[in-house]
Amino acid sequence: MTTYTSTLLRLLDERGYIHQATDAAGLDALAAKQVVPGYIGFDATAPSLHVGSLVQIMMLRRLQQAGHKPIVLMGGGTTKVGDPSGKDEGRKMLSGDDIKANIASIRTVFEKLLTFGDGPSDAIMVDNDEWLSQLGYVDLLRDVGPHFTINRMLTFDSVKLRLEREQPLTFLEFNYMILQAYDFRELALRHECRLQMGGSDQWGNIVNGIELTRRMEGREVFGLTTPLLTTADGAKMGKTAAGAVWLNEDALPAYDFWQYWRNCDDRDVGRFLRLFTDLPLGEIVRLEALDGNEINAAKIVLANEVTRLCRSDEAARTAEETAAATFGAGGVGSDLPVFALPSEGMSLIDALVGIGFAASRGEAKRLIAGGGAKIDGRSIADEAHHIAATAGELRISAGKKKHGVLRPTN
RNA sequence: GGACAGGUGGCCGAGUGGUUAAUGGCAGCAGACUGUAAAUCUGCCCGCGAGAGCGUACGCUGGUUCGAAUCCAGCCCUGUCCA
Repeated sequence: MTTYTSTLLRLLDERGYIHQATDAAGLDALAAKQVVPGYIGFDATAPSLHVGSLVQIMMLRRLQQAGHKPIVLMGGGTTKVGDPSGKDEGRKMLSGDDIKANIASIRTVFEKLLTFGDGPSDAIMVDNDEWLSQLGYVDLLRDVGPHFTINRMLTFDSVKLRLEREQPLTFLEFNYMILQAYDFRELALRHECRLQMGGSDQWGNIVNGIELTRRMEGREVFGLTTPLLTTADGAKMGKTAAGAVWLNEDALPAYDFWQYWRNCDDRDVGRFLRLFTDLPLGEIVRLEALDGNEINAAKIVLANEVTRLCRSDEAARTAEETAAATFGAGGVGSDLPVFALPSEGMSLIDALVGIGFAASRGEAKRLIAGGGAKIDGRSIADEAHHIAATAGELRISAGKKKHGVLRPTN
């Protein structure tokens, strides 16, 4: 166990953010004596980031909490080229306007978690399109090319794995690491950036950036990665059956966001509280020690805290109340999805599909056949069941967790 | 440009003329047990249809055949080796 002198590294260390660091002692010394501008790169392919990026966002928040300067690097330039790392062929390249809109949308979440401005430790957001689109191919080859050897590039995991698995690796993709390294050097020049952070899968890219900055500019910069975050049962963070757990409010209702945390694995509670909330460590230690049924209280705290940070106090409160009303009292809460029940009533199948609990009529039928469809808590096994119009609201459920409200139209 | 190997459902991966909507695994959904957890067991897992059934689907386009994911031709894509 290393003991750090800087607030920054102590904070990151005790809350579990550190996986690898290029020169922990050097970074520690630097952070102890000056404000360290540090950056993390984010994708601009969608209008929202999801929970998978939250560790990185929180790390920028910690950076700022420790008195340093967070730089949010948006990969607008790299997105333009189209991220080739997925293997779907027909991936559409995004237009400049789409990318700008995505960046603006993503920024709203960062604004909740970081303080932006012009002060020394205020956060800034930059887009690598600023410099990447200015880059001439020949210039790049001449200035940057000599600092990379193919021999070394081939040793990086991202490349090696693809080659070993005999999967295609395009030249475009191969060049990604060069562009990413270039980003670090640019940020060092433009913003005195000294640190790049990222997921452990970014280690290679980060090291390349450090090398390049040292060779081209003679500057010493640092890198630090977080552990690859998986849930206790080994799944990647942020993906559920329903899709990604988006951070933006308009991409995922607050209630569902809250539920994601409320339903986390027992074993993840402590780790998540450390990483994703600002609760003091002492409090976390107390919460994660809760046993059996009581751990649920800790999960509610987790859900509330994370929802508060990423959404709003209001959102967290409503979600909690809805959950209490729905699961505790067996009633309905204000945050549940609502579907209109016409005056002539409707079939159970249509209701399940309409409210989004089943993707197709066949799926709805299977759900009913399996006994998972309920109206007001009563399981309905009849596929042809017709829901008669009623004066009041009905509670419709699919399984134990998905609940919604059928509201008469008149 | 040439030789060889490949392209199967969300993913991995069987299948080489009919009983194949396509073995198996993973992921997912539901039920039981619980604590809105995990583990375990059971059922489900392309779409439409109340149902018999119909429609789509094994890279693309044609062809052979009563019948093709399976055979043939052309094309596209990927990998390995050669030029």
